[in-house]
Amino acid sequence: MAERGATIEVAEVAECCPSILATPLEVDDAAGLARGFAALADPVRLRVLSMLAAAPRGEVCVCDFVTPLGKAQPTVSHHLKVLVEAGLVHGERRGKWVWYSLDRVRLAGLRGALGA
Amino acid sequence: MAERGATIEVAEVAECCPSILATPLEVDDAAGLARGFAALADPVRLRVLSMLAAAPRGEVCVCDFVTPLGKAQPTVSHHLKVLVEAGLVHGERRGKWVWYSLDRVRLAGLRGALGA
DNA sequence: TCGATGCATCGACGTATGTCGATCATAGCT
DNA sequence: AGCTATGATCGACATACGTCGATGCATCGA
Repeated sequence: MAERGATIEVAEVAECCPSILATPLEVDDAAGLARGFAALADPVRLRVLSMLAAAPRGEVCVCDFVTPLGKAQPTVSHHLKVLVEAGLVHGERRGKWVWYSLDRVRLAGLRGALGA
Repeated sequence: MAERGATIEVAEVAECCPSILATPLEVDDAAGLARGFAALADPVRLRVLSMLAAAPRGEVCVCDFVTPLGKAQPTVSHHLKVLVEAGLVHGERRGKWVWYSLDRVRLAGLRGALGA
């Protein structure tokens, strides 16, 4: 089911990106946003995102995360999974390596929830 | 122009509010930001913030949080404390009541960490 | 002073999370 | 087929977190 869709349902666009500042959040919207911010609530994952943002081709393979982050490979893999499930990054297997890239749209969505 | 590899214009953000997208985050900056986003990583706290943003006078007293949030008073108090420690809200005692208000500057700071 | 009200703190409980060693699955090479 | 390298999954552990009842601490009115 994990399709890398650049297309979004119309219904989602209508209710796209609930904002904290707009109107009192419904319970469901709050839960969804909280899941997004929870993915950002870890220093290792924030450094992963910033490394992706600063990467020359916009992508970094798992093996290049391990040493700079100073974490064991399973730990790095765990954090990448969390970020993928939050929709903040995407992984693509090419040969032996898996390259991860940043989803700036999703990031902007969370950013938009904090203000205009 | 600076030498030594991939140089981005860091000077502007160096003084304030580290951004994920600017340059690879240092461990300390990442930890600080993570603490901020951790405060946003809970649906109850997000609803608190949105209620404050939508409040007529920009402030809400604790007793007015309990029923809408559907949480016990100690639980509400706990979440407010987390938000205060994150610098996202401020509490002010007036008589028997404590009125909480939103710190939009701090909120904008976290928002800025996710983009321009 | 007494009782009532609003809110914070404490203590305890169940659950979620970060971490890593061990293991497994896949891809590429010889 | 073997062997190696990369990365995901599993299992276990310690810690952090959300929740709420009980309690303490102010403040106000009678």
